[in-house]
Amino acid sequence: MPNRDAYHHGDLRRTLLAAARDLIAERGVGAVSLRELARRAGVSHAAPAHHFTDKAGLFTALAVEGYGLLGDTLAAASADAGAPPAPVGGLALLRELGVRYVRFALAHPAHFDVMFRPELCRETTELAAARERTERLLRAAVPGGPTGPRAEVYSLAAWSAAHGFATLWRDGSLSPDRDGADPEELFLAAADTLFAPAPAGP
Amino acid sequence: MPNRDAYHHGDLRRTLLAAARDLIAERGVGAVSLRELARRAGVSHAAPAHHFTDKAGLFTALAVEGYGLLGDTLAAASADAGAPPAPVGGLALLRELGVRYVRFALAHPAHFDVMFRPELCRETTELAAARERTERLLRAAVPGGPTGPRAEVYSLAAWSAAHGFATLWRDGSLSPDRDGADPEELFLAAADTLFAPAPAGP
DNA sequence: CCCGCATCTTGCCATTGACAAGATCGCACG
DNA sequence: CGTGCGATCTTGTCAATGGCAAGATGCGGG
Repeated sequence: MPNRDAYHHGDLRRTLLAAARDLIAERGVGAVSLRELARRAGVSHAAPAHHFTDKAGLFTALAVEGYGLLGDTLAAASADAGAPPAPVGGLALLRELGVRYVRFALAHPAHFDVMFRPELCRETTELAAARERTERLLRAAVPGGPTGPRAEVYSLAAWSAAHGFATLWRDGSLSPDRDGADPEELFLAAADTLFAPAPAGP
Repeated sequence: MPNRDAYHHGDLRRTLLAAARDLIAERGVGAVSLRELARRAGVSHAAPAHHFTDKAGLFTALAVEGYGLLGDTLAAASADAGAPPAPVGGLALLRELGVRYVRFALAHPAHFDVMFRPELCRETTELAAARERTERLLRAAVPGGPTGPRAEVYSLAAWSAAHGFATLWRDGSLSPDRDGADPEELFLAAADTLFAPAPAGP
C-alpha cells in the first residue's frame, strides 16, 4: 500500500540491506526477521524473498557487501604501502592492516557479525570469492611477501590477533574494565607486544 | 507420555543441556529449539521452560557450563606451572593456556559457540563470575605476574590471538587450504611467531 | 498493441517461543 | 497415616515467523 510508486523498480534490495544493517546494529542479528524488514521498507511480508530467496540469502548478501568493504580498506592500505619501495618486508603494513581490520569490525558491526557466521549464510561462489580476496590481501602484507616461507603462519598469526581482538571487543567480553579506552589504541598496544621481542625484564 | 517414570525427578535439566550440546554441535546454534530438545528428551514441549525459564536461560546455562570447563583446564595448567619455581615469568604458561584455549574451543564447539554470543544469553551474575574467572586465569599467566605493568596488554594480546584462531578455525574461515592440518600445531606455530622477535631475514 | 517478465501482494500452513491453567508426584509436617 | 504444599510436567492456546503458491501490477521489447 504505502509508497507504491517509490518501489516497484530498483532500490528495494538496497533498502532491505540497509534496514537489515541497522536492525542488526540496533538489536542484534537475532532480532532480524524478513517481515520486520519488509515492514520497515513499507512493502509486503513476502517481498524480500524475491530479492534474496531466503533469510540466508539476505545474510549472504550482507556478508558479501561486508567483505567488499573490508577488502577495499585493506587494499587501499596495501596500495599506499606498496608505492614507496622502502617499508616492504617490515611489519608496518601488517600492522596497518590489523588496525583497519579492527576499525572495520567496530565501524560495521552488522556486516562483521554476519561475515563470520557460516550457519547464517549460504556458501555461494560470490561469498567465497569475496572472502578469498581478504585472505589474499592479508597474506600479501606479510614480511617476505606472500610466497615467503613464513607467509602462511605470519598472516595467520596476524589475522588471528586482529580477529580475536575485534570479536572480543565487539561482543563485550573485555569491555567491563577497559570501557572508555580507545579500542584501536588498545589493539595497537597488544599487537606491538605480540610482534615485539619477548621481555627479558626492564 | 514416554518414560514417565524416568524423569519427573532429577536429570531433565542435565538431559536437556546435553541434548542442546549435541544439537548445536550437529546443526549449529540456529537449529536449537526448545521444542526439539523436549522431543529428544521425550517430554512435553513446555517442560524445558520450567528449568531454564527461557531459551536465553538455556543458552546461559550452557555458557556457564562452558566457562566452568574452560576455567578448569586453564586452572589445571596454571597449577602445574605454579608448583615448580622456575618457569614463572616466562611465556611457557601463557603458551600452554593458549593451546588449551584452542583445544577447548575445538573439543567443545557447542559451549564455545554460546559463550561468546551475548545476544543469546542473559547476563546473570553467575555468568559474569564464570567469565571473570577465565579472565583472571589468563591475566595471572602473564610474564611478570597479574600485577605487572604489562599484564593487561599481554594477556589481552594472548587472549586475542587464541580466541581469534579458535574462532576462525571453528567457523571454517581458514580451513579451505589448511584442511587436514592439525589445528593445535598450527596455532603453536602462529603463537611462536607472534611472541618471537621480528624476523630480520635469515 | 500486446505479450512476457520482473516485481510485489495476498493468502495460507507448519513451526516456534511464551504464557496460562491443570495434572501428577514426592515430601515434609501435623 | 494422611494431608497439603511445592516442584515437576502436560495440555491448550496465541502471536510471530519463514516459506510457499497463486494472483495482481506495471514496465519494456517484440
